[in-house]
Amino acid sequence: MPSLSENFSVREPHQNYNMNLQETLEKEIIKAVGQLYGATLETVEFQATRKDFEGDITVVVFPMLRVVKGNPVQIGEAIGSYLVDNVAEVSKYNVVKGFLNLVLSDAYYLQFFESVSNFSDFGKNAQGKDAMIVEYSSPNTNKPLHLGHIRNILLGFSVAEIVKAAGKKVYKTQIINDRGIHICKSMLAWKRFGNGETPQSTGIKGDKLVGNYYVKFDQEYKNEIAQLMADGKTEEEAKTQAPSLLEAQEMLRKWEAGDAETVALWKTMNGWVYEGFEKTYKALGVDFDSYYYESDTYLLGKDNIVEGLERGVFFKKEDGSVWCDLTDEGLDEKIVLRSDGTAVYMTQDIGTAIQRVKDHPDVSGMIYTVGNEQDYHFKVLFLILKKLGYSWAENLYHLSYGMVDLPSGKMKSREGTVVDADDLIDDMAQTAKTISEDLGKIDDFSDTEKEQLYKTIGLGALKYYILKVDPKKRILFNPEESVDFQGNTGPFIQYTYARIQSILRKADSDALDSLQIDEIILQGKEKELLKQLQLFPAIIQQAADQYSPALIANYTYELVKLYNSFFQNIPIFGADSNSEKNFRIQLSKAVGDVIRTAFGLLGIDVPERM
RNA sequence: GGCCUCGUGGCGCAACUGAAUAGCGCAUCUGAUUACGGCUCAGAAGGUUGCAGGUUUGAAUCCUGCCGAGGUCACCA
Repeated sequence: MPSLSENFSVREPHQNYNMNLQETLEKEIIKAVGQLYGATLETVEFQATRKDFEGDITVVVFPMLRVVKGNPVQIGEAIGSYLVDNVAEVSKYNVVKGFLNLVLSDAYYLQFFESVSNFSDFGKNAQGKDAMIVEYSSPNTNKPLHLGHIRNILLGFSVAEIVKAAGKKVYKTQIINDRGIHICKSMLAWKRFGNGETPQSTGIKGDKLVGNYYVKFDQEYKNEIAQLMADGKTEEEAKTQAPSLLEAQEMLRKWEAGDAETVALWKTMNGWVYEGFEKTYKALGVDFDSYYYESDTYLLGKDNIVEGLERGVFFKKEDGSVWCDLTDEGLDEKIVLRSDGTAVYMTQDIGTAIQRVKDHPDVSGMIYTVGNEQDYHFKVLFLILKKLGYSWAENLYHLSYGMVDLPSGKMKSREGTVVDADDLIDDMAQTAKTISEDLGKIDDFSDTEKEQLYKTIGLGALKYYILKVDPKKRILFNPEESVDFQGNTGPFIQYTYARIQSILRKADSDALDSLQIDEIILQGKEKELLKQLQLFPAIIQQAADQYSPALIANYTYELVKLYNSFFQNIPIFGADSNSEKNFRIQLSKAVGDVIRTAFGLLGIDVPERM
């Protein structure tokens, strides 16, 4: 028997589920304050009632004291009793200090539950006309992707999905730095030592192969410096006079002049890198709608500077260089065109931004996923674009994130302490395998199913571990901790999802066809779960506003924890009545659907069994 | 040095717009179960939110100063 003492309400007559209860309450409270005290309230502050107090929604009375003079407790009492009389969904109230706790009726929650018959799209908005560009990844083509890129890629992809769920059209893009001295170095080393090696002939992933030659160049270069210094040159001289470097610079000149052989080699080697990157992106489960290459865009922007110069946005110095004065904004002057008339990084970014909007006319804003070492650059870029008067410039966001540190210390590419992306993905799967085998839960899986599962778990752990942290903060990456099954981890949530699927497989189809939840009384936990589910759309919206996957991750964890404690204490199949059983099965399904949706926004797969 | 970001139990992270007794997971301790120092379960301990002021009925949250960590201050990208 359900304990009646804890409950207060049975099914009430059906009414339409009030999707905007908070709005209704606000209106009513403003009305009440007007009637009772003759005062005009602008807004009402709500918050979720803390666990230790009875109630669902809390009205904070304190702010009202600015308009209404009086004792907060008495005011709370008066408003509470008004609401019970005038708002059907409010069944009881109590006042603690300046907090008016409202108890909502079971019927309200049940109607909410019934009205959202299918939770798999719950919280997602239909796509509107507005589009956003989300840029992420944006690597150089001379070395493979590493852990730092992974944070970038996961953040960018997830934010793109979240913004999409909040109702915007999204173009995922990246700008690839395929041009410059760095790739010439790899090309040179390959020409010298490569013996015609290709990814096909060696079986080495393309980006790795090119990266190896970049390292080889660097070794050679260092040797030459040492040799020159032994011959009596200063370090400075040695660094600028080393034959390898001179040769690489010569190669860059040839490339810029369009030398056929150089350009052909450049295309070939970059092609290898792109193939390699594609594999890594695929392994991570991310994709792009378009690609921009610096070799195409590095000349962009100059026209915009000239135009801005005419309009007085920029000014020219005696030597011919062009600058933007940002001292009004508390910043310095920023160069946008060199004295020889060539572009700088900023010029390119201005031109590329403008170009992108030309390519996608429906775009109203952009999100740049770039590390926090470029905070200043983007601050300046956005200001300049605003000064140039573009409407979309009001809606630019730098999704800035902190470095990833390892327990063994900092990642430094020069010192070879980088964590390679592909290796890491494999390692995570391997760790997942070790842990799963120890637990021995999946002995009936086929080998391919197992392999697939390990990948899902390993990747889920990695993604969740990185995304649950506020992007601005530095991350200390500890692979072992992150593949743990317990606590606030990806696998823990995946595991709960899999368990729910198992429950649903056992459930008879009747239960899944209709709710049939007449005459049921909500247990405390069930109501809490419904409350948590109800929050989901607001969480997505908030995550989109703040560009924060961490919000989704932490919400999902709370939901799962709540579900687990519900699952532990309340029988699902052994319920007292059929409608209770059906309700609990439906509730499980809803939780599963929301987990799947939430993890979809994080780019994490959920396994049906594990 | 100027500017930006961060600082929350031992560790890793939460806390929506300023609100009630600052949450969670690891780790720790106690107990239960147990052919296992494992798994699981119940419970406990652990905090002056870097420091000092200020604003407010109310501050981890906002303001000022200081301390600590990182970043950035190129006619590099």
